[in-house]
Amino acid sequence: MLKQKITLKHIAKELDVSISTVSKALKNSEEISRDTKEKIQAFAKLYNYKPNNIAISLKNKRTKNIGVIIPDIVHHFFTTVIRGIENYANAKGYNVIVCLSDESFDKEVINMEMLANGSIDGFIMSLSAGTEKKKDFNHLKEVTEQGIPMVLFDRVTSEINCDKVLIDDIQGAYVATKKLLDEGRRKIALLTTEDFFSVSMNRNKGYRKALKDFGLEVNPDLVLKLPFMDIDEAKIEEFLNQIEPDAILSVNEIFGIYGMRVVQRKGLNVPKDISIIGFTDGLLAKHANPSITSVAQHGELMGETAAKMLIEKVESENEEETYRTEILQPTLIERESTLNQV
Amino acid sequence: MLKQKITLKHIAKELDVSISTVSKALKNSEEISRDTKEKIQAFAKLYNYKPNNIAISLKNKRTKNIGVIIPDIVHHFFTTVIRGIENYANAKGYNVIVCLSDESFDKEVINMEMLANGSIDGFIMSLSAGTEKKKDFNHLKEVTEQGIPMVLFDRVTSEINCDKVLIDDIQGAYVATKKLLDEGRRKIALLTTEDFFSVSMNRNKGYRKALKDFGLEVNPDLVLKLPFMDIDEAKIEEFLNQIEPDAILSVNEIFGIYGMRVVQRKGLNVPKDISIIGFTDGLLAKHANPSITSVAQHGELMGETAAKMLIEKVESENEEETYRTEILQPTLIERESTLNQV
DNA sequence: TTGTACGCGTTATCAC
DNA sequence: GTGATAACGCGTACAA
Repeated sequence: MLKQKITLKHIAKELDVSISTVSKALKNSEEISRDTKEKIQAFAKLYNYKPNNIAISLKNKRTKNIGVIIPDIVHHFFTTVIRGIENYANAKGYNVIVCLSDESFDKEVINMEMLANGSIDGFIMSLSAGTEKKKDFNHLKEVTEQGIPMVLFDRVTSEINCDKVLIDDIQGAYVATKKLLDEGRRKIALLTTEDFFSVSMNRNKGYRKALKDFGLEVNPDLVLKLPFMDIDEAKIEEFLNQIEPDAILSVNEIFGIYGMRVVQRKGLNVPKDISIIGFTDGLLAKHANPSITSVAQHGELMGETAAKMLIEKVESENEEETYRTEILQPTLIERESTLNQV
Repeated sequence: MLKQKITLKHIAKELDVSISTVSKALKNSEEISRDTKEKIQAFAKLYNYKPNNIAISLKNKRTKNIGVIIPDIVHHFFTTVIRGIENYANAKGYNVIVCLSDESFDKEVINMEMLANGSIDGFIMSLSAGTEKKKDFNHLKEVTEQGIPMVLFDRVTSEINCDKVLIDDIQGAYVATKKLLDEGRRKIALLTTEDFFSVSMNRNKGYRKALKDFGLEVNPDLVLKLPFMDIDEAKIEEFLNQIEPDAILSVNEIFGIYGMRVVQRKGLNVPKDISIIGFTDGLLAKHANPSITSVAQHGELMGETAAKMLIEKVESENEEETYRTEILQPTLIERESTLNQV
C-alpha cells in the first residue's frame, strides 16, 4: 500500500517545472509568478506535501531534536522534568529523544554515542548512579568538546564545563530541618543514601547546618545511610526502634513512606508523636495517609529551565564559552505529617 | 571551539584518497588493499570518526527512531511501558522519541505530524482522552495509509487497522471481582471513570460478568462514575457512606487509594471490614498502608511487545497487510488490602 | 520568472 | 585496488 511520501521532485515532474521552482513556490517566494505559485501550492496541498525533516536536517545541520538522558523513568521526579522539557521544547518546535541510562555508566555512554552522531542538537541529562560512583566523565567531555551543547540537571558534576540546573538541596534540607526544630523536635533522624550522590550529600549538609545554627550537636547516630534504591524495611525499623526519634527527615520519598509505616505500626501517631518530612514531592507523599510534608524540587520548572538554556545555546550564533548554573529554590509543601503552625 | 565533527571527506582529503575509498576501507571492504585500509582505519580511529546518522537516514530512508506518543508521562503505567519500549528498541539499535499528547486531541495531531515527516520509522501510541472522546481518528488513518507502521497499545480503537497490544481488561476485572466474591464480599462498589474510555468500559464489563456468573444482581447504585483525572474525595466519601459496601474495586490506583482513605477515616479496618482492589499496579498501591491488592497490567511487557511488533513491521520487506492484536493476561497481585486465602 | 548547479554526508554502482 | 558519479530530498546562489 505504502503511498509513497510525495517530494518536491514528484511535484516538479507532475507539473512540468523544475524542483527549485517548486521549492520557491512553496516558500511563497517573490521570484515566482502568482500563477505558478498558485498551481504548485494547490497541488502540494492536495497531495499533502510536507518537507522531509531528515533532508532539512542534513542541509541545515540542525535536527530540531533534543537528547535527554536520565537514569530512570519510573521515578516521579524525572518524569516531571521530562514533562517540563517537552513543554518548552515542543513549543519551540523541538522533539525530545529520551534515553534511559538505567543508573548504569555503560548504558549512559552508549546512549550518548548513539545520539551524538548527528541525531540531536544538544543534550539534557542527569548523571547515572554508576557515573557518579565511577567519577568518569570522559563521555561528557568528548561531547562538549565537539561543541554539542549540554545542560546537566540535578545530578551534576563540577568536572564538566556546561550549563547546569540545580535545586538548592542544602537550603531545602535546611528549611525542612528548621521546620522540625521550630515544632519543638530535637531528635531528628535523617534517612539518606550512600555518600556518592551529590544530592544526598548536600541534603545532609543542610540538615547539619540547621542543627548547628540552632545550637544543637550533630549526632551521627541519628543518620541512617541506606543503599540506593533498596528499601530495607527491617533496617529502617531496627534503626528507628533504637534511636526513637521525634522527627524523621528523608532524602527521598520512599524512605519517608517506609519510616512512616514503621512508626505507625509501633502505634505512634503522625504527626502528634513524630513528624515526618521527605524530599521529592511526588505522588507517594501527596497521597500517603497522612500526607507527607515535602520539599518540592519543582521538576517541571527544572525541565523547562534546562530546555530553555539548551535551546538558547543551540540557536545562538556566537561561540562564546560562557556557562551558567541556575539554582532553583525548593519549597516546603506542608501537609499532614507535620504539626500545623498557626 | 566547536571541533567540527570529522567526515569522510575530511579523511579523504587528509590522506589524499577518494571519499569512496575511505568509505569502503572503513567498512573493511575486500576491494581495498590491506595497507590503505590500515592507514585509513587508524586515522579514523584517531580522530574518532563516526558516520553521521542523518546522512545515513537520508540515504536508507530509515531513521532508526521510533516515535512514541502517550497521553501523560507522570503516570506509572505509561512510564513502565516506555521502559519496556526503550529496552527492546535500544537493544535493536533504535532511539525512542517521546511525545506527550497531554490527553489532548490537538496535541496528539500536532505531534504525529511533527514526527511523520521522516523523523521516525514507526509509531507506538496510546490514544489521548481527547481523541477517545472525539472519536476522530483521521490523523491515525493518514499515517497508516502513508505506509508508516503503527502499534496501538492499551487505549486503542477498532477504527484503525494496525497492530495492537492490549491487556484483557474484562478478564482482569473479572478475576478481581471473583476474588472479592470468594472472600464472601457481596456488596462490591465499583469506582470508575466516564464511559468513553475503552478500558474503563471493559473493566466495568468484567465486574458485571463476575457478579452475574456468581448469580448476583448487578446494582447500578454500587457504581460511581467519576470525571477523569479529578480526585473528588468528597464525592467518594458521600458515595461510600451511602452504600456502605464491603468491598471496593477501582479501575485505577488513585480512586482506590482515596476509597481506602475514606473508609479508614470512618474507622473501618482494611481488609477486615472491607476489602479493596485496584487496577494499575503502581507505586501508590504497592507502598500504601496497607498495601493494595492490584490487577497488574504488565506495562513493561506491553512496551516490549509493542516495540517488537513495530520493529518487525519496520524491518519486514513484504508489504502484506496483516495486523495482529496481542492480548496480554493481567495478573492479580495479592497484598494486604484483601483477605488472605490460605 | 524560471531553471541549473551545487552541497549537506553517506553508500552503491560502475568505470578505470 | 581505486576513484568518479549518482542518488537520497531539500534549499539557494547564480545563470539564463
